[in-house]
Amino acid sequence: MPRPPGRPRTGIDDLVFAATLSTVHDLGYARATVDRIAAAAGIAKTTIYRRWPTKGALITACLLDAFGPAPLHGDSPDEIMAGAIRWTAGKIGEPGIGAAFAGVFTDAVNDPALREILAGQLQEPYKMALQKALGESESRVLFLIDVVVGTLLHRLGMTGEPMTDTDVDALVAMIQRSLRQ
Amino acid sequence: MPRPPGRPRTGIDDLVFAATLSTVHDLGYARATVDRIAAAAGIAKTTIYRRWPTKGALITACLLDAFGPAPLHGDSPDEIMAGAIRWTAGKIGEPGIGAAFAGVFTDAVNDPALREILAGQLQEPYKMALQKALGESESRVLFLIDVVVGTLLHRLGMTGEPMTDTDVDALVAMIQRSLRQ
DNA sequence: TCGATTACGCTACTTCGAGTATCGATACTA
DNA sequence: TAGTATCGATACTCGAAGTAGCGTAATCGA
Repeated sequence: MPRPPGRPRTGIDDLVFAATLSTVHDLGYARATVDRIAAAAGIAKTTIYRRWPTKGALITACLLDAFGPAPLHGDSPDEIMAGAIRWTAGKIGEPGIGAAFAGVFTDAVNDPALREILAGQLQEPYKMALQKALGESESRVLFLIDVVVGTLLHRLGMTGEPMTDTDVDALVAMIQRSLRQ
Repeated sequence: MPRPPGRPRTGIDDLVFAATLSTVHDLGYARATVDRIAAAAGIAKTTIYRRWPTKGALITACLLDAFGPAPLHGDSPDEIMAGAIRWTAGKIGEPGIGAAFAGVFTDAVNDPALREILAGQLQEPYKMALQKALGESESRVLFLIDVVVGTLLHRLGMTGEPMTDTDVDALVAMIQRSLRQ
C-alpha cells in the first residue's frame, strides 16, 4: 500500500503517551490539560488534536498502549486468573496509569461515545482472551472484570494509593474460590 | 441555642438535592452544571454557593442525604452482608444517584480535599457500622467495601446501566464465601 | 416602629480548559 | 516544480466554575 501524499507524520505517538502519563502523574487527571501535555511533549496542541479528536480519545489510546495484550499464562484457571489479577493491579499501580484510567472511566459514565471506545477497544480484547482461556461464559467474564477492575479502581480513588499486595492476594483468593464454585 | 441574627435561611436543601439528582439523571454528571441545577430548583446559583463551597461538596451532601444510614439487619454475617449489598445496589440504581456517585468519585481521584470528604463523611459511618455488625477488622471491612462498591460502579460506568439482580446475586454469593473463609 | 444583620435573587464578571480556525513553513511524492 | 498534508504558532469561540456587588426581603432586639 503506497504512502499517502503530503508530508508524513512524525513518529511522536510514544512521546505524547509518555508526556500524558507523566503529566497526569505529576498534576492529576483534572489538571492534566491538553495544553500542558503538549508542552510536556514539546509539540503544539494542534498536533495532538490532529491525531486524537478529543482528550478522552487521547487518554484511551494512551491506556491501550500502556496495557497492551494481557499475559494469560498458567496451567489452570486458578493460575491464569491469579496472573491476570496481579498483572492488572501492577499496571494500575504504575505512575499515571491508574489516575488516567480512573479519570477517563469517570468521564465515560456520562459520555456514551467514550464508553463505546472504552468497552470496545480496551475491555473487549481482554474479555475475549479470558473467555477462551478460562472457558467461561461472556456474562461470567464480564462480571469478573467488574469485580477485579472495580475493586482496584475504588481503592485507588478512595485512598489515592494502589492496593497493597496483601489485599491483592485477598482479591485473588476470593476470585479463585468463586471460580471453583 | 439562640437563633443567629439576620434573615434565616429558607428550607430549600431538600429541594436542591432533588433538583441535583433529577438534573444528573436527565443530563448526566458532566452536563449537570450548577446553573442548571439552580434553575431546576427554581433558585439562584449564588444561593447554592452560599451553602456549599464547591460543586463536589454539593454532590457529596446530596449523596449523604440520599444514602442515609445503612440498614444492617440479619441474624448472621451472611444475612447482614447480603442485605447491605442489595441495599447498596438498589441505591446506586436509583435515578441520578449512581451517576452522581461515579462523578464525584472520579473527581475525588485527583482532589485530596474531596477525597477526604468522601472517605470521612460518606464511607466512614458504613465502615464503623459494618465492623461492629460483622466483627471483622477495619482492613477487612475496607476491602469488602472496595469490592462491593467498586464492582457496582464499574458495571454502571462500563454499561451505563445498573447491575442486574442476577449479577448482584453472584456478588452476594462471592462475598459470603469469602466471609466464611 | 426602627435599625442591625443576614439571606435571597439578579446581573455581570473573571478564569480556565476543550476544541477550532488560520497561516506560514516544511517534508515528501509524482 | 506542482501538489498535498503535516507542523508550529497564534488567536479565537464556547461553556462551566466560582466571585462581586447591589437592591430587596425577613427576622431580631430596642
